[in-house]
Amino acid sequence: MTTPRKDIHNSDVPVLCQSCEARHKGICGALDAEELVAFAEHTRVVRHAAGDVLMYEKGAIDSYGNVMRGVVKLTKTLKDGRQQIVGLQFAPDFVGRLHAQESPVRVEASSDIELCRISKAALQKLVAGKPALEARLLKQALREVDEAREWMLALGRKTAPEKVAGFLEMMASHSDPSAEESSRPSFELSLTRAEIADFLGLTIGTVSREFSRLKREGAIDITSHRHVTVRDRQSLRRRSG
Amino acid sequence: MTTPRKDIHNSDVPVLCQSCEARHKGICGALDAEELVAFAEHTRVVRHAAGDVLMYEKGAIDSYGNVMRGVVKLTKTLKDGRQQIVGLQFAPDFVGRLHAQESPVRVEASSDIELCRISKAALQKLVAGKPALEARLLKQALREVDEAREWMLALGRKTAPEKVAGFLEMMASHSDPSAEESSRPSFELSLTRAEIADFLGLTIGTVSREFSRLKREGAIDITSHRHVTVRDRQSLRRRSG
DNA sequence: CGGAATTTTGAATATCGTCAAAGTGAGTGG
DNA sequence: CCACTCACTTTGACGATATTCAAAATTCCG
Repeated sequence: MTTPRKDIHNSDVPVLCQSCEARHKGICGALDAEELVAFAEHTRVVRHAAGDVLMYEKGAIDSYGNVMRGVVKLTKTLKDGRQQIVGLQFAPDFVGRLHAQESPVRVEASSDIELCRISKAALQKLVAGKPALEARLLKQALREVDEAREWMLALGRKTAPEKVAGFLEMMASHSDPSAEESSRPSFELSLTRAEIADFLGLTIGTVSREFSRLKREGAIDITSHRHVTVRDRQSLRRRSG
Repeated sequence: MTTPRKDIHNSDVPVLCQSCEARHKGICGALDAEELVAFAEHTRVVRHAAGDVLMYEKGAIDSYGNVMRGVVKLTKTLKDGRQQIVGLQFAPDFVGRLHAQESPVRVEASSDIELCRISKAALQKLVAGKPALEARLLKQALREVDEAREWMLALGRKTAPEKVAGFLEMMASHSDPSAEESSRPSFELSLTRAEIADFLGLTIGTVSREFSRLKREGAIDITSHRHVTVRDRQSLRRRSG
């Protein structure tokens, strides 16, 4: 059911939009109920399994989308295969490079995901007629620039222990934004060690060693490889540079 | 002379805008002659010497600007002073973070520069009334995201020799965009070795060693520390990963 | 329960950083 | 115009850090 009902009152919004994060926090926040209905005419919810590639680096862009659920991974690779994760996107982020023929990054589902998809032509037309949409897209782009630059500082100047501690601190604050020093957030890592390595510009061995060290020194607990509990949040913060 | 003449015909543009790169390629390309005149009411050309700080990291943003001449350097630093250059801006780039209270980066004149400056309030008002301006700003932001991600790949995954060769190849293609394999571009580096190191996430020693190696192996010539001639562009490209 | 994938760990090595000393060049003032 | 100074750059020796490669351990999933 991706088609909005046609007999609704103007103040109604499409069923799918009602619980969508993008409706308020994402680009759809720029639209009123009537516009949402028109917009939804062109969208379709699609599911992808973890590992599915949505766009290839230097590949054509034929549609855009909003993340509704799950994590989307943006990567770039060198000719010999060395890879770097250059962005992670969560609901309600907009996916896809506007105003470009080729995607500068590979876009891949990092977990199982749901995307609210819209064709390139439809989105371009809608953006052209609705400056407020462009304003939303600008805000997301500016946020992405900030994130990329913060990350550049880590990639260029932090040591391996600092990178790993900083990564875990980021995951912790994502799971428990309260930032209470005494809180002991516990979470599932959505990334494998290999992905964490590609994220931090390290190798899998170094990442694993640093995880082990943090466990040995009492900053975190690791159960089942994927599940981490932070025992000493302040220690993580101290270590993260 | 920063005030536009008032007695001009509508099709005239302010004197200062006539030779300004931002007029066509920058954000001012979104404005017609009449709007340019109105816009210019709020702008003022300011000069800064190399090293002048325009905005501090986490500092207030009270004005924006367009680069008219020279190079602007964006940096971030860790608490202990380790520094990373996260962006370089040239004419006709827009300078300053929209929609934020604090600047996420330190903004510094890397060479002597000229900026077409506009107050925060004035710009915000102009942007609100002119969606085409927002569209231009979006395009620049998207370009900056692409650049930042390209850079992240280098910072996270390239070796020191690859970083330096890639940097010189970038400088070369900036000086001679023809991309002819046989061309031997020759240029002045606007950055010191220390700045190149902060750009590439290396130390000054490593940068200098790699410069010396490229010279010894015939890929480049170095005269007077700042002046570089590329002798074998293809070699640079091969080395840059 | 069994096999595959992932993760951990160890030993040896390569790479890059640190620190110090010598060299170079641009700008200043005599 | 030259000598001097100061900042920047180069170079070397050494050390720290992260990588590589391989083997063992753990977890995941059927």
